[in-house]
Amino acid sequence: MAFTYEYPRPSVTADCVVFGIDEDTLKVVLIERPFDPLKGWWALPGGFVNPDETLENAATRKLKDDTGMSKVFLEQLYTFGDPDRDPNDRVITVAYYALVNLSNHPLESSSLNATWFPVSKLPKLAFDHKKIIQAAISRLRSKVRYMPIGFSLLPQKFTLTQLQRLYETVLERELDKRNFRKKILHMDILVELDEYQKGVAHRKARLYRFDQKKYRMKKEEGFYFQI
Amino acid sequence: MAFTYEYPRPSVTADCVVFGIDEDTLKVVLIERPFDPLKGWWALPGGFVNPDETLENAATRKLKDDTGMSKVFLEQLYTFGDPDRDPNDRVITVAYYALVNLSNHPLESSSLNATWFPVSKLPKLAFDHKKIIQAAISRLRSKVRYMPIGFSLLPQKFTLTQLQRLYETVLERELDKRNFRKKILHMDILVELDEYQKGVAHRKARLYRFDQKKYRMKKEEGFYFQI
DNA sequence: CCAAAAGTGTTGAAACTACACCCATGG
DNA sequence: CCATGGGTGTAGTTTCAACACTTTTGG
Repeated sequence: MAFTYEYPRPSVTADCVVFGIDEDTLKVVLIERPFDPLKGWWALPGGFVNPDETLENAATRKLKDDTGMSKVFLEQLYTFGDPDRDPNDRVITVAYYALVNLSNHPLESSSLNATWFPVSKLPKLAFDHKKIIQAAISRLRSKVRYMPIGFSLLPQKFTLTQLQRLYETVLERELDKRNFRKKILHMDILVELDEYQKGVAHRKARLYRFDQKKYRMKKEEGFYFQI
Repeated sequence: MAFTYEYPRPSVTADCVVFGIDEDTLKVVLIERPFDPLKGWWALPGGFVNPDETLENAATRKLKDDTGMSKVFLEQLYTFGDPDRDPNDRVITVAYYALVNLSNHPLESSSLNATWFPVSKLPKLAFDHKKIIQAAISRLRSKVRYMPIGFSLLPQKFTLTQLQRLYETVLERELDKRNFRKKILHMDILVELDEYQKGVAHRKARLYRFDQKKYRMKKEEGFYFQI
């Protein structure tokens, strides 16, 4: 490079809060830290940003390395940089949150111990990672209501009940079945498939998928998603 | 410190997008860069984060130094870190946006040339600052609709017409006077003062102020602000 | 035939949109 | 007395919440 700025430099990391839904429970992925400091503590997947990669790239790369997941919904959350958040050194972390369909993304714990934890039963966490997860939950709760991002937590083909449960889980309140169905179907952003639920001991529910293209078109025309 | 991490470190800066409204026009503060690189170009107020200060602190401090403003609404916007956003070096910037009542916060250009620019008539900007401003505008537009932050752009005591103009300016669409008044007054978060507009050549409008305390109480009870 | 979840309509209340005229003031 | 913006109400439409029974299927 031509020159570098003369100023003390912090370390910069990218961390990921990965959300999944498992049996109507909201969960996040944590790993057991393989290195000091705080070796053996539970922490968010993440690590240092390389000099030549974007922040989002660093997040994606660490997610892949630490958990084996790729091609997931990922969005920047917030940047945490309090001077004492890591007692060893000045570390600024750019936090991302990801939404995955938990059953399609089994954890490949290469060598790291990566595990899904219910957000209501988190272990003791390294650094300010608890605070980061709280911020991610709060963001998820508000964003899921006015952007159609919840679908990333489901399989491509899903039933309306699965979709309703998802919102109930994330928003932590019950929704009326008939009103929910009326509302979501009336938006006209789901495709009704000629396929049905399998392997259940009761009437099979119809499957739907989210129509990304249609949603974008409607959005262009001023449509606002809202649960 | 006990130890430092062995990893290449980027520079980290905090930049501010300061919004104000002047004669029904949305404006931002820009400064003429006093140093190389890009000396003389227009850019956002901001600068390097000190080793012992929070990110928000850095933003507040630079805002004060560069423009003389203090005690303003300030919130983290987004972190911009593409490897080539500054061609000289790897610089990650944590961007903040601020809302100020422009007439109460005259620019004190200590030595820097700080100036208000309408967002629709920005000059050529340094680095990716144009992109940062666009992101800030987009955030302001959506946030102003569901959080009562717009009041920060007005004097403490304001008329309902001023408030309406503010929303019209930020949202870039006209609102119906009667419906707007009904809606905002029905929220019951404004205090009707026994004071009136001064120095106008027509009927004087009543002044109101935003009741922060009442808003917080109502929010606790499940109230959602919405324009 | 039983258990379990799927699927489906209506009604009253609340909120939203569109819309036009009189009032108070200063010059 | 006139120009300027301040201030106000209603009616039709749409959206929202509350609520219960029948259908399908597998075991």
